[in-house]
Amino acid sequence: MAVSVREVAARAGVSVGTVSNVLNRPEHVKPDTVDRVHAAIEELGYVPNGAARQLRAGRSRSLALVVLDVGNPFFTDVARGAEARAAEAGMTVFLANSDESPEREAMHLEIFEQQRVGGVLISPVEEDLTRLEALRARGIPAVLVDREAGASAFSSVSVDDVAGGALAARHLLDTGRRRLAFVGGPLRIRQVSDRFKGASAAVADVSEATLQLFGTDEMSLDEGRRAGEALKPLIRDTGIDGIVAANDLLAIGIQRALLFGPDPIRMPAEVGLVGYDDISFAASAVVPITSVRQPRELIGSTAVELILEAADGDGAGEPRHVVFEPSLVVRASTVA
Amino acid sequence: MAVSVREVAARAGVSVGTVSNVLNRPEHVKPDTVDRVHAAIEELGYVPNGAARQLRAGRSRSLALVVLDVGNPFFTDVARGAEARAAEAGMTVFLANSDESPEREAMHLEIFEQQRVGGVLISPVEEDLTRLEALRARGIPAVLVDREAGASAFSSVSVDDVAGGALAARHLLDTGRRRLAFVGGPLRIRQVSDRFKGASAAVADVSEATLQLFGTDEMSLDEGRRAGEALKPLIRDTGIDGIVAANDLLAIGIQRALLFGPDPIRMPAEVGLVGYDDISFAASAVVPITSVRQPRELIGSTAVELILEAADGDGAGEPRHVVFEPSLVVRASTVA
DNA sequence: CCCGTCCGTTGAATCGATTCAAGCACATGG
DNA sequence: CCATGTGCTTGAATCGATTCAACGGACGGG
Repeated sequence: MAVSVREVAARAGVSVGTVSNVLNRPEHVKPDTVDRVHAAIEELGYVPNGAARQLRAGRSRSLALVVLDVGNPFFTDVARGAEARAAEAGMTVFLANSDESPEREAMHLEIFEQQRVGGVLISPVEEDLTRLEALRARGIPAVLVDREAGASAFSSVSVDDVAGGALAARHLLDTGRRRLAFVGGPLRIRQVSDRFKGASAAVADVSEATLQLFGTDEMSLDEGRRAGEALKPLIRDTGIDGIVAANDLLAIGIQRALLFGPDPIRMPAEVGLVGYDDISFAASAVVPITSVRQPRELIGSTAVELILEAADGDGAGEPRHVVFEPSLVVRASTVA
Repeated sequence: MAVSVREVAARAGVSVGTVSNVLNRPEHVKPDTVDRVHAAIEELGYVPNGAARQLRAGRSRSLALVVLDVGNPFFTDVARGAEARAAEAGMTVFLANSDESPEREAMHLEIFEQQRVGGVLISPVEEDLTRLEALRARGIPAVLVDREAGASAFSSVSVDDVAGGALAARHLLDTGRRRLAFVGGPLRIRQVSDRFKGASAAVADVSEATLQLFGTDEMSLDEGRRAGEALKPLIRDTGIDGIVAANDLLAIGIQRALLFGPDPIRMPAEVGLVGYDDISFAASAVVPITSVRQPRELIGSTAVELILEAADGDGAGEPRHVVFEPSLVVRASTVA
């Protein structure tokens, strides 16, 4: 059960130091010694103990990615991108889910701090970053994902959510709609408030256009359906003709509520719908949904890139802020 | 940067052993000593080093969950259930994605072995379990998730996929269909072959009923669409009137291919469609999809339960096999 | 007043890999 | 033949938390 360097060393007839060198700097060791050690490793089924290695190194070869919602395909794609880039650098990514709860987020950060991970990629639940600053003080760099961190000293990778919100609203306005609704929440989530801000700005540019906010507790299919039910009478009564949803899950839920049940609403004839994230389900929806696309995997890989920089620079280097531009994918939910 | 038990001990005017006791067995320490130590911890911002703790303990307080596809909501729900149960036991779950690739699976297992995780919950890509047996030999228990392991010495949590496949096919037969198609693959994935087996058995019970297999390379929306395109002419030409999809992603893709484009097919009038997993998107599909439901979160929490048992029993205890029964959720894709 | 308990506390030993100053053997040059 | 390298290898020290045999002091019983 306990196969350690010591056993391997004994078996190969060398010292523990040599075994370690074979593992980490084989070029400093005579070739046939290397072979003998490898043979011993093979025979004993030796697997290095990561904990010991890490204890000595003071830092682990793994990164943590804390996302707001693993159920959201957007984040799993970001994770995919991060994993791929990390693998190139010989590191692994642990995925954790905060479920938009500050407590769960704190719990995960606590554990990662104990594990002394090499870095934390996080899409924070709240504005407050003191927790992350404490981490950095302890030598663990962090990079904010999907959230710009202008003022703070953290690097960040984000997509311009204000531009994205504007893109969505402008498209509805361009296709002749004037009474818009924005569905999303809670507003304390930066992405939501930014998208709303962008949509507001776009609406403000067009005279007679209005934008009404419908808050939600979370961004899920169910909440979308609930919002859709609430919107249904308003579309006929108050003439709402365009809806911007803060993400695609909401949009899909909204669509379902509008198109089914008694007295269905025609889309895009009576109302146009724009989602956000362009998850694959958006293209396969009842009426395929126009959506704002973000370069998901690129976000993940870039985040890893930045954290590697931050780790190399001993935390000294200037923080970098990478901002990607969103794009609009037009589908049948807004144009015939 | 280096705040260790030693500093805390010095600050509080006690020995390192006492600090450790305060952390792990506070009831053995005099209350006001506990307070002094806590104060020192607070002042110094001490966070225990997980690597050191783990090195000593020989095992970490974390579990690994290796799934076939993080993009599939089925698995994220299983993960949620596992996380919740693990949290109760004071453990964390690291989520890893094998993407149905044996190489990626092996890579993850390798890393988890090095990390000496407390246990591995895995939905294996292939039948071959020698890799897991090597893990167990090293003292790391494993539990198979979503896969029965009758003969082997591993505990498992699964859903009776044969019964599920039969449930799906029988429902189509009960609603009058006779020429069925099964879409899914690759067949080396046990879930797929079991579901197919169940469907075959159900079909064999009814005279004149037939079942045709359509293999896929993976279980994704895109592969579903491809299969749907291939099925389209066959429905009109050879009279296929019922489709069993090996999971909901495939089903959604199939549906999309059938309902759109030139010459759409009416559902459920011309063809009935049954999916598998009952992910939330299935209920929100163009025509809501009848699907075989599995108790997803329960699967995750039960798996953690079993691994805790296995870990306690020093690997000695008998392996347990928990098999849940699937149920059918009937929607508009099969009945008017 | 002495002895045995019990409670709280101590600190050296331990886990396993890495590091690095020191050592060894052999070769090369003067 | 000695001095100086050069190329490999050695093994004790180290990382930080936990464990456990041992210890000191207080207390009660005899």
